Order: sequence, then structure tokens, then C-alpha cells
Amino acid sequence: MIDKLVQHINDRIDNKLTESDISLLSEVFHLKKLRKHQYLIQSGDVCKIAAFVVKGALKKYTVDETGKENILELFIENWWAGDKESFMIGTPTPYYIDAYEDTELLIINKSDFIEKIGKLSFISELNYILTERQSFQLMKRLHSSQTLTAEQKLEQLQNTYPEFFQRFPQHIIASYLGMTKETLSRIRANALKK
Amino acid sequence: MIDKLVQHINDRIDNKLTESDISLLSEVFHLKKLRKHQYLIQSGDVCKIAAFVVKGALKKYTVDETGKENILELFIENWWAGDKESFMIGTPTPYYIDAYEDTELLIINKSDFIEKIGKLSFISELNYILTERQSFQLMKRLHSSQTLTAEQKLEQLQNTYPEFFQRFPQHIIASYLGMTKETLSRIRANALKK
DNA sequence: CTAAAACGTTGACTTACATCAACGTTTTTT
DNA sequence: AAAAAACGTTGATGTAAGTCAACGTTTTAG
Repeated sequence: MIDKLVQHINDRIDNKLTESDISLLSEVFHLKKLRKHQYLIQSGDVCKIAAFVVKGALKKYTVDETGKENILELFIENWWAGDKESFMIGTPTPYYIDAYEDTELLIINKSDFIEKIGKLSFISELNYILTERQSFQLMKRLHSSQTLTAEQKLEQLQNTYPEFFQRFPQHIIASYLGMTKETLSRIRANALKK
Repeated sequence: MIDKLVQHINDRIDNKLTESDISLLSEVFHLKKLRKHQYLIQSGDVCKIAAFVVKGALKKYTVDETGKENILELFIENWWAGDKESFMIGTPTPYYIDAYEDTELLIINKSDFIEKIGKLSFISELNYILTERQSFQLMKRLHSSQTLTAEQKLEQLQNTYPEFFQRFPQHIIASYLGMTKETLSRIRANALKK
């Protein structure tokens, strides 16, 4: 179970993990299973965990006054799910995260993170790499959100994360792209004609 | 000149800079002045510098086929201007950055960054803090971009960065918010009525 | 000092996308 | 196996914001 996390880390850092690193990870991360539709976090919670997705799929979203879900991130295997700002700063999260499929996570709680692994160099290194990549991707998504047509947004997602289309239904993809399911449906029907 | 940078760093890291840290910074950063409308970087360049804004104001934007500017970031005093992805990875930047006012920057080039300061702990710490904050802010901006009305976007910006309204004309603010200058103008006229 | 840009506003018109609603199909639940 | 929920599509209609254009004001440049 911990193997996928170990490999995830080894793929990203300079020096491979040692046996003792790995046994420390096994100690502080524990397995959590979520059934489809179960929440990992809910709006208003302070996010006290970081979660690595071993298996399954989740979505991160807000809910507006009218009850409409607005999806910000989708997570599948080898992604980290959670609200990093809430986790790091301790502010209540505005997001919900729930499992879209039955899901297995490796969870670490905040106190273990801070006391036991937060200061290890491989964790800092990983954390930095992931945060930096996250910010590069968000900059691109913001730019796309502000400049592309619905059709271009779809095309871009098909190029960057084609796996999402295998894992999530269209109304979820649509929300992630900031459009309605009807618009996405029409665009796809249109694209097929060409 | 270096003082503002020193203070910027001291405000963000745990242990204050030593005299030798400061003299190292003075050595690797040099002052660059940009006249209004001058470019700091242009689309297609590999961004080989990081720039701290001592005085002035800049904008970061793309230009589409029709020549329309699309502003992604605005920089004023105490911000870092540049394309971090291009700087770090060495890919050509898609952005232009130019001075909107006469501007003074403290510049460090990539080789000095890597060889002389990149591995210092205060630089890693600063870099991490700024990158993390950037990613938190981008997440919020993405969410706003996808969920708020033009009027709500304006209101939010007035709350988060009121100083922008003193430094940049409305058509620049409008582009930063992902709307046209006409829309921004009408929204403001409307808001006044209330 | 004068000309030229840059800026902001307003009106008329257009458009991309949202909303609302109905319906058929597939998947899940019991 | 039946019922319910989730999903995807299509049509009719609405609307927020974009486009185009004109014009007055302010700022900048020669």
C-alpha cells in the first residue's frame, strides 16, 4: 500500500528514500477507505489531514446558495487531495472533497506531519516541487478560464488530462471546465460533425 | 536600494539576514531601470532573470491573434515580476511583462541565482513561502473567474488589492479581471447608483 | 503650445453560454 | 426484477457580457 507513495516520492526527489525513511512513512501514514459519495472534508472544516490517493477518484468543489456544485479540482491515483491552505494555515476550508468512486487513501494528520516528517529534507523537497507545479498549472488554468471559448477549454483538457474523460462523467468535467453540462454536450456533438 | 529587498525578506523568514547575507545580496542583485512601456520580458524569450520591484508598476500579459492584451498579473512595489516557470524550467515564456510606470527593479540572473544564492536556506525558505502563497491566491482567482459575476469580481478586487485602483487605469484592471473596459465602466456606473 | 495618444463613457447591437424543461438511456439500489 | 437515480441530449428561450462605434476629457509627447 505504501509502495505507491514511495514510488511517487522517489519519482520526484533527487536521492531515493532509504529503508528507514520508508518505515517512518509506513508509521505515519495510515490507510483510509472512502465509499463513493463519502466526504473527505466539508466546507467549514479545518483540514487536518493530507491524503495521497492510492486508488479511486475524488472531486473538490464549492456549493453556492442555489446548491450548485462548482468543481475546482479532480483527483485520481497518485494525486494529493486536501485543502493545503486550510491544512497549513488552519483556516476553515471553503471546499468539499468527496469520493466519486470507492477510494483508498494514505492519510497523515497534521500533528504527525509537523512533528515527524515535516522537516525531513525529502518531504520539503517533495512539497516544494508539488507546490511549484501546482502554481504553474493554476496560472495556465486561470489564463484558459479567462481567454478560451468553451470549445477550446474542452480541447485543452483532452490534451492535458485525457484520463479524466475515462474516470468522470460529463457533467463533472463540465463543471471543472466552468461550463454547464448542456454546453459541453453541444460542443461535443458539434466537434463530432467536423 | 537593497534595503527594500532586505526588509521584504526579513518580513517573511524566521531568522533575520546577517550582514554577510546582505552583502551577498548586494553583490548578486543589480539595479535596472525601465521606462514606461519598456519590456522586461517578451513572449518567446526564456526568462533568465528574477526581478524584485523597488519602485514602479508592471503588467504581465499575453497577446492573442487579434492583438488583444490579456493581463494575468499586475506588479507593484515589493512584488516579484517574471515568469517563474520559464526561469526555473527554461521553457520559452508565453508572456510579455512591461513597465506601466517608470520602474526600478533589482535583478538577479539565473546563473547567479543557481550558483550563488539558490541553495541558501533563507532563499529556499522565501521561495517556498512565496510559491505557496501564489498557489493559494491562484486557486482563489480561478474560482472567482469561474463563479463570480463581473460585478462581484470588481468588488472582490477592491477588497483584496485596493491599491491597484490607484496605480492602474480602468482598462488594465478590466483586463486583469477578465472583462472588457466597457463592462467595467458600466458596472461602476451602476454601483454608484445604489 | 499643439497634436496625438490614452482614457473613460454611453448607446446600439450581437453572441456565447446559461437556464429551463422534457425525454430517452444507462446505471445503481433495493 | 422493478424502481429510482444518474446521466446525456436536444429544443426553446433568456441574459450577461462582448463588440463596434462615437464622442468628450485628460494626459503625454514633440
